[in-house]
Amino acid sequence: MRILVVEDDKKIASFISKGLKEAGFAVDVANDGVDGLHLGLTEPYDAAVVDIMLPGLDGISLIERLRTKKITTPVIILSAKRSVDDRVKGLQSGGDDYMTKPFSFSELLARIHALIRRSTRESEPSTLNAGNLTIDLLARAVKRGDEDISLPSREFALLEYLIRNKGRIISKTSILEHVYDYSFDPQTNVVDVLVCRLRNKVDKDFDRKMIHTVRGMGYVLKDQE
Amino acid sequence: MRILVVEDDKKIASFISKGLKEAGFAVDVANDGVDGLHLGLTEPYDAAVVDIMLPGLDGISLIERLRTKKITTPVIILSAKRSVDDRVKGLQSGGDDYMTKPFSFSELLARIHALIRRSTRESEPSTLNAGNLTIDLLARAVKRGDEDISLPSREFALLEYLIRNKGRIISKTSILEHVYDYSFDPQTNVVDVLVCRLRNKVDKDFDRKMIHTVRGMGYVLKDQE
DNA sequence: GCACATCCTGACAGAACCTTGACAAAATCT
DNA sequence: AGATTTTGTCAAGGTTCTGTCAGGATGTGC
Repeated sequence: MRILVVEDDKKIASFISKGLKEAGFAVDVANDGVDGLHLGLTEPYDAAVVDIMLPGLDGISLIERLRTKKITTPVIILSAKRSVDDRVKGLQSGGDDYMTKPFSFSELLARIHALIRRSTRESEPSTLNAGNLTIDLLARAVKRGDEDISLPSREFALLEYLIRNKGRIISKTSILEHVYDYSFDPQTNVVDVLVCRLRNKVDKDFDRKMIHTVRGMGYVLKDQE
Repeated sequence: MRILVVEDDKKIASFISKGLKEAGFAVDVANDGVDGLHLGLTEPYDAAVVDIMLPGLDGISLIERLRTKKITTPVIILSAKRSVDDRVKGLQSGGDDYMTKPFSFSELLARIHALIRRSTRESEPSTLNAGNLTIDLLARAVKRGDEDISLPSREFALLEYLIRNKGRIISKTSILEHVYDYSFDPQTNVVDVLVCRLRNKVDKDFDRKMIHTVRGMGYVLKDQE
């Protein structure tokens, strides 16, 4: 676990760095904002502790720059100011937590642990994908390439079922069983219609078709061509 | 664990003190601000419960004096005033939590435990954010971008719940469980109305909508587009 | 090419679902 | 106490889903 500490007060910096090392982290210290930004952009950290008042580049701007470069490392802001307003400002710039000086080291450590725990849990993928198609089970969101696709629940359920069985041929009967709760023939072409609707949203605007029909058998979702 | 209680109403003071003793704390009671300050400055407490309205020295000034003397003992403010303004004032003076009278003893106890826990090890951030939305749990303040948003308690509770679960779909049932205390279907559309009201304040004036409805499933709060 | 089975797709209507404004009761503030 | 805000309920109205159907398209075997 690597942690970046950006703090200009040498005493505080070494106090933090020493404590974190004892706790088993690998620690890099930057004494001003520019160094901090550089390290943050080039090295992969699991968390960062950033003072607000810094020579050169202040902490808030530093975090904003990191965020615009899509670096989502969790950041704890260190500040002497304890007003609600400053806290809010800090968090809006993209900080994940805010601590006021003076602080107890054990609290800092606890917060770092909490942040790392949270960020690793959040990145845990609850998503399925096939080719350039991705579905997020939690948010019920579907993406193909960069395109967001919104699907009603039946169609989503079908797509989920197809993706879970990508490459395999799925018969209409088993679609009926899994996507509907029928275990009988509804005497209508519900499934055909459903597939058609899904196709319109997932395949229509793309060259690479993913949903293929196997005549007399059912449908397949194919990963690649 | 030692706790200081500063409260001039003898009945309330003994009520709190008795309860805390039963819960295993060592309790000192001061009946006015001056006594309280003196005890606070000379004895090492793990937490303090301070009434605002006090003869001699009021609660806010008491806390401020403690803080200027670098005493960081977590303090719970007790007050009859429940407006956001008073809350903020209390928290800005250095209080860590704010409770309005009348209060349930079990809540007080829970908050004391939480505070002690926070100041020693496991700490929960007092503010949450998602995108450019920030909420401060203690001050009950909400900001979107630079805009201050004031929310009534139900709406605040809902927003907090959504933010804690950002990216996840939240069903109406679980909103009922967490935001209301229902564990049954109220047979009305309370939740829908609540969401609508929250949206009017949080999403209406902004292009980027954050609260999305997932038909037949519930609602999601999405971080980014 | 023909007959047939199978599949696709647009239209439609009912159902399910969601949104929103109004109102009154309750809670809260001054 | 009186004014204001919050909150639950309700009903009207709108939107989106979804099953059904029917005609057309496509594939299959002969």
